Amino acid sequence: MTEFFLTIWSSIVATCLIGQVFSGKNVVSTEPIPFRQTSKRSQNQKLILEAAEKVFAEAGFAGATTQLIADVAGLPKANVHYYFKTKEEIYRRVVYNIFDIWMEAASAFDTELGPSEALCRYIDIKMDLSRSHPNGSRVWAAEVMHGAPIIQDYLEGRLKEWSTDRGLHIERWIANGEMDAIDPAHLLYMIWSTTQHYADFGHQIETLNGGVPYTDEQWQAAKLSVKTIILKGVGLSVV
Amino acid sequence: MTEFFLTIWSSIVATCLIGQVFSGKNVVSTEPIPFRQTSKRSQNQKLILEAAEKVFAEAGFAGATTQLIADVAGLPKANVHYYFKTKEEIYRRVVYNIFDIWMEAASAFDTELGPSEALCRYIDIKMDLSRSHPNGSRVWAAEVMHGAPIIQDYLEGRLKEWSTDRGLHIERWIANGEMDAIDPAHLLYMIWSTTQHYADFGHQIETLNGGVPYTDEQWQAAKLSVKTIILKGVGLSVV
DNA sequence: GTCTATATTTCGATAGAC
DNA sequence: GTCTATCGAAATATAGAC
Repeated sequence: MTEFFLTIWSSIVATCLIGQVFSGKNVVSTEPIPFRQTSKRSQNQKLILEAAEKVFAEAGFAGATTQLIADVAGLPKANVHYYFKTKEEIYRRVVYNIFDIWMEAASAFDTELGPSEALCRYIDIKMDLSRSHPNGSRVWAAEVMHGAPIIQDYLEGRLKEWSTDRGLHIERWIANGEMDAIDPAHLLYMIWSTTQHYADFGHQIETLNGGVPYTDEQWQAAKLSVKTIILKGVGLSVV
Repeated sequence: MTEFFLTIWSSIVATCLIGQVFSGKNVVSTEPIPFRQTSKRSQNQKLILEAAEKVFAEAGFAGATTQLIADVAGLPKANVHYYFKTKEEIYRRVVYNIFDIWMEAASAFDTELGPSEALCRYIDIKMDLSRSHPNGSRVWAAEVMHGAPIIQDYLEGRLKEWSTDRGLHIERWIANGEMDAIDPAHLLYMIWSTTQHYADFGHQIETLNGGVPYTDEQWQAAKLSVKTIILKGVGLSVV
């Protein structure tokens, strides 16, 4: 199976080798230039983190080698260890990045809007993230499946608070007769699982789609199907 | 993180050490006893495969060591290699086992029954499997997320045929006015993702449940919630 | 069939020249 | 800040005694 992965990666490496740019001018090399150095530092760190997200998603934490991350990033392996002391440090950064993106999307579940619009917007954003950040979703899924060794605190903290808060609003909607009486937790789980499925199981969906990725139209249809079924399922309708 | 996993495993190993039984009587050791030997062989193989499913689910393919599988199975590492030539061979067997179980459950989607009963039974069985075989579900999820290096043929073959067949029946129900007009593929994806979420993300659900696993009553409530929302969502009702 | 000892490979991480 | 060479640890797999 190792050979299989290497076959896959060689093409990714080739792809990544294209985007390299030269931003430095000719300057006296002995003179320290703090801003440019910081810029290059954050630039390389970003390269490494983007590569790492892809490699962790495809190979898992243990299967991801620093050599592979370096190849995908287009840097020598030693440079990766120059910017990040350990592989675990890279992994932590990747996982935290995804969590931040998701929590920002979670704020789109705006309970001021009323149930139909709040749920529609949240599902739309979650589906958009599954398309734009599929590898982030996969890394998150693997992290949770392995017992959340890194983000357990986040689960018990911010995620639990957010879920409790949104659950209370849903129960208020139910009490007001605005939607069906269902357990808010299971509604949230259904939204999370269904939307993230299009990222985590994207390979299976692509296979059942004849081996080709979804077109823009198919993504629109998927979003509408998900919203239609879930909203009608709780006594609402798509807005 | 390696240390984290080892901490987890030591408790599992201890648990597994309990169930050992002695089935052999005192017999002449030089005499070959085909049936008993075959029995012991398949017995140990079963021990290893059960341990491997757990280890692969928690640590991933690369993170799962044969030493750990041996410890969880309660056997010396060399014995594991005596029964299975390579780690990949163990992994293949684990993945195939899960696929067989799932395909058997898939036959519960009996289109002779009519839409409501067929969907209800299928969702019920998928939820039961998420509870009884959570680690199998996780191994499958990881396999697909990593590009299905082992079961790509199965995806393109039996799974695609099954999905196409059931999709045609759903479209017939729609044409007969028995349920809402929705894309069958997205309905199937919703059923798969939602039911498997209770296995794959079981750790997250447990955390949001106050750190304790679901009780029997909570599982029943979860099954009912999933069935209620999905069936109403496509114009049906739980039977 | 079981189990100890080990061969071989691979990977994470670092030293040190430039 | 970059990169070659390499150390040390860990893992797969096997050899060979029992």
